[in-house]
Amino acid sequence: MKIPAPKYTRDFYPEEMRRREWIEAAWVDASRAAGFLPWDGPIFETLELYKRKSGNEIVEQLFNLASKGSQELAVRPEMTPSLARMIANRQASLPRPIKWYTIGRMCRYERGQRGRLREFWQWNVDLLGVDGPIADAEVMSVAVDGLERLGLTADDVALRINSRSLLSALLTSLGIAPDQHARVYGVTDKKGKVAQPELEKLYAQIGLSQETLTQILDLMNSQSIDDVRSFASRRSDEQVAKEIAKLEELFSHLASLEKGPYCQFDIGIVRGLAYYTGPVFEIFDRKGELRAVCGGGRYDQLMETMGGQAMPACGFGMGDVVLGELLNERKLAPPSDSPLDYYLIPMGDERLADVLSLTQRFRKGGKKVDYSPKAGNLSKMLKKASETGVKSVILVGGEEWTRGQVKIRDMQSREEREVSITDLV
RNA sequence: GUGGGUGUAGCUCAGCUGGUAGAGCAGCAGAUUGUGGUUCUGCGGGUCGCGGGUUCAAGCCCCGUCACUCACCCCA
Repeated sequence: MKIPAPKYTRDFYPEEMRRREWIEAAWVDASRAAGFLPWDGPIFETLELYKRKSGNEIVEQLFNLASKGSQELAVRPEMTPSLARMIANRQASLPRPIKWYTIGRMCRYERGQRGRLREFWQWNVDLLGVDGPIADAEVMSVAVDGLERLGLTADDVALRINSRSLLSALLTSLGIAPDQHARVYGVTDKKGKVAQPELEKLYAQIGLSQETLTQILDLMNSQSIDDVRSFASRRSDEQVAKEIAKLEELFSHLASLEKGPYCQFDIGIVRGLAYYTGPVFEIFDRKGELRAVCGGGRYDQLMETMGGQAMPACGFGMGDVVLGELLNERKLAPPSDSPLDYYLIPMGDERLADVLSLTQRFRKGGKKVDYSPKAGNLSKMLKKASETGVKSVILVGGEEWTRGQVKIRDMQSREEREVSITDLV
C-alpha cells in the first residue's frame, strides 16, 4: 500500500529541489547584496507568541502541537513574531540599523488552492530602527531585486504601494472616527476583488453618513497620488499633506533605486493585518491572474506589542508558491547544473579499487567526479557517462594500465589521449 | 465550512453500444565483454481510488464514500 504525501504539501524530487534552491539562492543573493544578515528561529513557537500578535482566532489556522509538556506549541505560520521576540530579547545590544533576512519553511492549516498550500517557503526581509521612507524603499527594492534575479522584469510584475497612515489621515479628515477606520480598511481591501456595486454596498453597510460615503467612494477612485492630492485639496489638512509628501518621497527613493518602472500607487492595497502603520505594498503579476507574490509594510508598533521597546520597523514576506506559479508561466527555470569534471570507468572488475582511489584523489583536489559502480558493457557505461553531462571520461584498466597509463576521452570532441597515472592528479 | 471538476502503469493519457486492461514517455536488460546521444528487441510495473448495487458479465451504468484539484469564505 503506497502512502501519499499529506494534503496540500509538495514532494521535492531532485528536479523540483533544484528549482527551489535556485529560488532560494536568488533570495539570499538579493538580501546579502543589500547588507541584510541571516537569522533563524525555531520551527515551532509557543502558541502564546502568535496569540499575542494576532489574537485567538489565529489558532484555527495553526498547526498545533500536542505538547508533552505544559507549553502549548504551534508550527510557525510566519516569521515576524519570532523576529519580534528575538529582537526584543536583545534589543538594547543590537547594532542599528537592524537589517535581517530569513528563508524558512512555514505551515498553515488551511484548505489548499492555487498558490496556497499547507507548507511553503517564505523569504522575509526586515529593517528595524530606521524611520522614514528611505527604509521602506530599501526593503521594497530588495523584494524586487530578488525577483529580478530570477528573470522577472517590470513587464511581469508590479509593485503596488499605498500608505495606511495616509489612509488614516484621509479618513480622519473626512470626520470618520478612528475606531471605524478598521472597518473601512476591511472593505477597501476588497477593492479589485469584488465588483464596484458590491463594494459600494459594503461601504454603505459600515453605517457612515451619506455625505461621508459619497466622499469615500470618490476617494477610492483615485488612480494616483495626484488624484489623492486634488481630493485632499478641497479641505486643507496638515496631516494629509504631510502623509502625501512622505509617500512621494518613498516613490522618489524607489526611482533612485531604479525600481520606478515597477511602482504604482494603489489605494486598494491595505493588507489584512491590523499591525501595519505606514506604507504597505504588494507585488502582483501584471496579468493579474495570481495572488500577491509578496506583501509587506511598516509596522512601527509591533515591537511594543511584543514586549520590547518602541522601534520603527518595516519588512515583507514572499512565499515560494505563487512565485513558482509565476515563474512557470513565464517559462523561467534554473540554469543547468555545472557538469561533472570526470567520470571514471573500470575496465574489468579488478580495476574497481583503482577507480575508487583515483576518484578520491580527484575529489580531494576539488574536482567533481563520479564513476561506474561496476565494470561491464563499455558502450553502456559511456552512455551513462554521457547522460551526466560529464566533460571527460577516464578509462581505467586494460593494456594501458599495465603501462601505468589511462585513456582520457573528451566527451564533446570524442578525442582521446593517454596520460600517465602519476601525472593525473 | 460551501460549491464545481477529476480519479485507469512512475508520468501523460486511450479504452467504442457493458464482453474479465492498452499506448507513448520514463525505468531496467539485451543486440554490443574496448568506445556515447540514433535504432531494434525484450522485461518489470495496474485489486481501473475504495465500498456497495444492477447484470450471465462493470474501467464503462446507478448509489455511497475517499482522495486530489479549482473556486468561495478566510488570509498573518
